Amino acid sequence: MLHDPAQLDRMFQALADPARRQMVDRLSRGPASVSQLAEPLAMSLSAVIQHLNLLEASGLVRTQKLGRVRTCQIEPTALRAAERWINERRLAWERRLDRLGDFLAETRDET
Amino acid sequence: MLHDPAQLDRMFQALADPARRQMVDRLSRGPASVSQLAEPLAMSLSAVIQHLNLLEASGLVRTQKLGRVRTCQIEPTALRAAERWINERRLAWERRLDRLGDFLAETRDET
DNA sequence: TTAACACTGAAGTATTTACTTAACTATTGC
DNA sequence: GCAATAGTTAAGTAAATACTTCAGTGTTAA
Repeated sequence: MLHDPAQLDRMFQALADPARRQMVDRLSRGPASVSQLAEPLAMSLSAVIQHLNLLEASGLVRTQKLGRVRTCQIEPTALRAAERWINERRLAWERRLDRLGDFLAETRDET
Repeated sequence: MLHDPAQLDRMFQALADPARRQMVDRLSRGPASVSQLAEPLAMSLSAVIQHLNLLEASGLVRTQKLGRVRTCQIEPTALRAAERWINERRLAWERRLDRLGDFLAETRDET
């Protein structure tokens, strides 16, 4: 389910917004409540909750409510999935470059 | 300039679209012309070019025109910047978890 | 020289996104 | 109980996005 393309879609979509990345950044330093997440952001609490719901739907953040406070934390496995997608493409490209370099070197030797 | 927040913005924004990710994926297997990029996509050439321009503006893709064909290739350093952003947050979280684990272990020992 | 090719740009449109405000629910502390 | 706290939901709006079509431009090959 981590390779579900729709999930990957939602993840990259979620990371596309600066406010949401700021929220992820905040959460990378430890769990936080909704109002704590909202505090540094120049928007209404309501807007923050909408962003948070997106983050949760994307799998990047997990939340649980105890009493009246919703505590949020990062889901590192989801982050790893996004990281992996990028890494695989970059490595594919770089391996290709390496092979090309080898080929050119061999070709030069054969003159 | 790889840490320019506006550039990071454009990069994650660029990766948010499935069609653009498909283009990056194609390019990870080697350079391609605009029409080659467009071929598997169910949209007009014009739309593909608009996506491509976004990818180029984000720094993820570099293109050069020779005669009438524009050849596109991946810019791995840009990909690495996105990868890094995610990685740093994930590691911060995981290091925090480790420290917490150590603390709990020590606390248990002290009983 | 002309026809096909590869791509580009402008303009328009439908949809999605990122908010806002306002009214509301559930918890907690006094 | 009552007020403050923490969060939620719905509805509306302005701007951004992802396309489309169409009318081009420059390049190549016959």
